[in-house]
Amino acid sequence: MARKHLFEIANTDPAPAEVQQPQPRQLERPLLGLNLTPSTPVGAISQSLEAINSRATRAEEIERKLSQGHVVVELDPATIDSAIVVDRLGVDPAQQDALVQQIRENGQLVPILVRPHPTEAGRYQLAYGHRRLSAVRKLGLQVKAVVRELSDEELVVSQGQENNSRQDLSYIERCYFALRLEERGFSRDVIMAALGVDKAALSRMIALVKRVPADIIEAIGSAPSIGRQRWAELADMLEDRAKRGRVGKLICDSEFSSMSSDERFNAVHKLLATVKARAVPASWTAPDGTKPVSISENDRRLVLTFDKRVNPQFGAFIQQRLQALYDEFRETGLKEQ
DNA sequence: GGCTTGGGCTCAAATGTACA
DNA sequence: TGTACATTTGAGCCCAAGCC
Repeated sequence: MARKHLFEIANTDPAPAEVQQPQPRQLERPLLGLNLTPSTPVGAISQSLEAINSRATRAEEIERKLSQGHVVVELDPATIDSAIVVDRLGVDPAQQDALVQQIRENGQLVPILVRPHPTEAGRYQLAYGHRRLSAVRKLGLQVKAVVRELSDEELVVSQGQENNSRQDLSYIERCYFALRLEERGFSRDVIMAALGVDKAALSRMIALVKRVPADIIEAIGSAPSIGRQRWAELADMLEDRAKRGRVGKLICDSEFSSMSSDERFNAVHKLLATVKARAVPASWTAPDGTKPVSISENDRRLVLTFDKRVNPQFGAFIQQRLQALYDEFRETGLKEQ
């Protein structure tokens, strides 16, 4: 888990408060900062050498930790490019505003993870923490980051595992992320590791997201409360081209875009479904005005509920007469179908 | 062999319902 | 109103069969 890594960093380096200002890919090793000033007294030379050795050792240690991602550094957000594979279907503006407010009040408590850009010196690529990066950008601050040398595979696995650890990607976002990783040529093993799913689940996720038109997914958004089953139902219903057309009209509606993502999903689902409304219990009103029986019905059963508070004996009375009632029913000719 | 698909089982969390 | 229980929902895991 990527977040675990951060805690590991804290454990291995209990005082990472030393926030550095690194030059990315420091080939010239400026952290050494060796300023050799000649001095004549032997004692002074000795002290200087000790100081130099100490600083050099310390600088090497910092560089080592930096390359291993063991030090939190501050970076200019403008030098950080987005992740190589986008994993989200948009961000809830309210949540993002809350994060901006939180960082404004408390500072950025959790660093993001980046790697040195593989082709552009002085730039970085984001592994995870894009919401924090976006918030810090909005506030015009430097972003606290952990810099690590990561392969493409390590980058997407870190990205996926960070999302898994927080469980903040919805099911459809995970499907979309899986598809994008596959389109970029990552192996199934890497995608499985990134998402923390087995091959069967991954296969289903990719198959599902391919069945739902991208414009509909993007119009609905992340739908955080909607899982595999309901997206699968939606995909089934969207097999009908005519229904797709109806959805197309719906998602262009201004009222639709004002809904939450879950509500948008439900609106589309409701439009497509052969609505089987939940049975609303009805009451039978006796001539004396009381309601001793409530009736609920669906396509499988009809249920009569006798309210003992209204009439304690009526239910037992009907129960005793079931045989007679059934016989009478048979005689009417309305036999079971 | 790698991948897909379907089905069954299990578990956890959320939600609904009945009851004291 | 709080609690216990039942139901629903979402998801993971495993297995088997079929496809390419």
